[in-house]
Amino acid sequence: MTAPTTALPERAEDMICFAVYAASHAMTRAYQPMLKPLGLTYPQYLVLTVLWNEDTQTVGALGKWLGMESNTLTPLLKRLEATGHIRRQRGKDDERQVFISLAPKGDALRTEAPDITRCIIEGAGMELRDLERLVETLTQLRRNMTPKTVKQGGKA
Amino acid sequence: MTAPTTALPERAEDMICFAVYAASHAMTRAYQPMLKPLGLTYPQYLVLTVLWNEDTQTVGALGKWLGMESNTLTPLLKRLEATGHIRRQRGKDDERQVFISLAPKGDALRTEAPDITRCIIEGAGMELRDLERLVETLTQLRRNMTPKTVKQGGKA
DNA sequence: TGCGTTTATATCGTGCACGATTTATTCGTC
DNA sequence: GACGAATAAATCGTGCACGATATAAACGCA
Repeated sequence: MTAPTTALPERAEDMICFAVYAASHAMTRAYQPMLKPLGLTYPQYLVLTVLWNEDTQTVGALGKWLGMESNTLTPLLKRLEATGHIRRQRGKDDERQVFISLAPKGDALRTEAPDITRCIIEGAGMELRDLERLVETLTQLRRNMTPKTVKQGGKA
Repeated sequence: MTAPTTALPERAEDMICFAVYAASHAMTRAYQPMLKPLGLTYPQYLVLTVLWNEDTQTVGALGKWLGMESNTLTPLLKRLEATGHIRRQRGKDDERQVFISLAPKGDALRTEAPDITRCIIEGAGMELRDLERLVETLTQLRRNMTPKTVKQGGKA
């Protein structure tokens, strides 16, 4: 199917948008059975993952990592607070900011992560090396396609 | 396995779930400014793309391509029908099925596709060869992670 | 013919994604 | 100190994603 590289893809299944879209949903579905027993949705799990990586961040900083804005995060975070996974507290220094930090319940789930990750990697059915390359390529793609620069210097 | 590749990714940004998730949303956002003038959402555009590829398919067949079920597709298709892009009609042979086909308005948009695709590929900032490889990898990933087999023999 | 099973869509409820707008706080400049 | 611009979250409305369930047509088989 790979003839000249100058041609645009014509068949639907050859398009990047399709591939990324379908892979993303397949991913979400693969996580579901493991997350449901923990009482987490996939986006909620992603938020916790960021917090396990670095606790106590503002809503905006979290959003930078995930490519979400407050309109998506705020309700999601309120649900995570309601289920006791995180805490939300206004900044004392700057009252506009809201700092998100792990509550004990959310912190405890950290121990589940490696098993989940292992399970997903196994289910992916690919060499770790290939997955790493994939992650790199996707990250580059995201960076290129994001107008304002994803930037991750943190909140400083 | 070789020593260095045995380690699981620990940092959030190294995880596939993150990369795929963020890339998918970045993709959606990149399409928005081109789709909005056409009055289409991104999922709606994907549906049309499938139809441009092969007109007149059942809801189920469309769902196979996109990895969606009727609970997602039915309302989406009704909107596409309401905006005059497609037609929905019950199968005469089997009244359970609903056949989706392009209405003139939806068919006409076909001519816009190449420009949009070109624009996205340009924005991706990657070699076509690399994009092709990425699509291939993602498709494989999707296939591996989908329990029931994605199937692509077509409905015939 | 009748009836249980399977199959194709549709409906419902919850949660996410996002553009547009709002509210509240801080900053810059005078 | 006052005030408009900038910034951080929150709110609102629409559409998508999906589990669970419903509806209804087609099928299998006694």
